[in-house]
Amino acid sequence: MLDTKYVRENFEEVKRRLESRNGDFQYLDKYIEIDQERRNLIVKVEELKAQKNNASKLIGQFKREKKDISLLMKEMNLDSKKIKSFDERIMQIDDEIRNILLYTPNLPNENVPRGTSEDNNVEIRKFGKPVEYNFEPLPHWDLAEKFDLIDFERAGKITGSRFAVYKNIGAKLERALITFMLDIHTEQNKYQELLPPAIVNRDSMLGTGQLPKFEEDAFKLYNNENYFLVPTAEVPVTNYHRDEILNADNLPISYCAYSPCFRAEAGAAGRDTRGVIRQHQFNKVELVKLCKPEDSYKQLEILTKHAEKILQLLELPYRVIELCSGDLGFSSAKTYDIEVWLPSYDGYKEISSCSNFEDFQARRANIKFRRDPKGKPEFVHTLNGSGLAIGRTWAAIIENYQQVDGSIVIPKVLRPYMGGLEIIK
RNA sequence: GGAGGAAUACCCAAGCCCGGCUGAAGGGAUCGGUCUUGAAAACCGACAGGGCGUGAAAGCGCCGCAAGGGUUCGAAUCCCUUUUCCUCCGCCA
Repeated sequence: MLDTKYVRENFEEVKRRLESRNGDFQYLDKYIEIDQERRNLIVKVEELKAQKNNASKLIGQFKREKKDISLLMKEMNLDSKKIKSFDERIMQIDDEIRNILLYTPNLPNENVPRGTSEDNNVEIRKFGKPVEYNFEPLPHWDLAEKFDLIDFERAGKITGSRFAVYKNIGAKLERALITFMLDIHTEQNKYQELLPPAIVNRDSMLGTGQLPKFEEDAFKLYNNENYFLVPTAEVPVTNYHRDEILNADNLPISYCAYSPCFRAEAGAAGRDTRGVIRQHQFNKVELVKLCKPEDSYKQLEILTKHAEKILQLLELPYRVIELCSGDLGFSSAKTYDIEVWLPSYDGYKEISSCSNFEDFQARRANIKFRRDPKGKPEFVHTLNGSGLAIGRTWAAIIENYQQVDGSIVIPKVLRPYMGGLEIIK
């Protein structure tokens, strides 16, 4: 959520920055109007309330002194009615303002490249080189079938499309990746591990920005409208500190968390239909940070490096791109996407998205910190990034590690997690 | 799921039946001070936070006793709804 005061006082700048996202933000003109009306009303109603409070006190005093109170009573009756009607209008405006603000995305950072689509994203750096094959490499879904690693067909039977049953070494590899990533993040990168619920309530979804605008992307529980399947561990983990005031000495706070992720993929019909790239349910290890405002851009670099580290250890080629203003997510002020090389796509595919939300989520979720014991609480900045998406990592390994003889080599760092297995053949 | 009980400031806790001098007693913790070579103890003092509005600022005002409504001139106190926690029963991995 944007800062009401900031929007009011920097209206043209706010509009300009929002418009760099390619949306239509004319509706904000209305916001300015009712915001002014609201403040006018507040001045009036508070004056009346102050009068009423004084009179009520007087009535109490008069009663004790056995004086006549009938005149005072009459006046107060009138005032109460006025107060009520003012209050009702104020509440109505509050709702409208809240609604407007909840549907308005974050301001892109001023340094983010401007652009209208992903074509304007900027490549920042590259690691490794895509393998040159002297044979036709198989896509991971064919390899999965060949070695009986995943059963898509039966997954379709027991659930539906875009679900998978991992089997045998395939299941073990998925499990190994989760543990491997968590171990690196907790042991080397000093993240604190959380294992959160896979179901969250509406307030949590609102806090991180999935709601109210993107309700159709989420899986809602049928028998409890207040419950949603988590689209990412970002939601439970960031909301872990909702409505809290943190101690500045503890910042930055860094969490890593594994969770299954559930996405309706409402607008993705026909895209990535084969393999595990786009599933309704997938596994992910997520990194989340809460920090002081002045640290957040430094922390974004650190967090992105932590995610990259996993790919480096797995020796998978990847690149880092910076999203342009038009491609930014709703809540983000700046985002780096990490893309892994996938032979089956003959290109790079997103495997992690690392974002700085500045105080946008903190404002929605009401997460603050106190600089010093007597100071005013301030909003923290929140960040997160995948570290990494497990299914896509799985696919990248299967594809990138296939050999001329048709076998698949297990990356060295994973072998301890695979019971020493070196090769799938 | 059924039956009871509870929710007050950082923590404990009084007030609620009988609405008004409670913008919330008392204690603990914390902070400052006196005393002390230093510390402890004792004593003295401070201690509601947060949001909103207004103002150049100091300040002033509004809202706060789980949350949301209602009754009333006036609600921590009365009424309704919701949430959370506890105890017992049932069911269950």
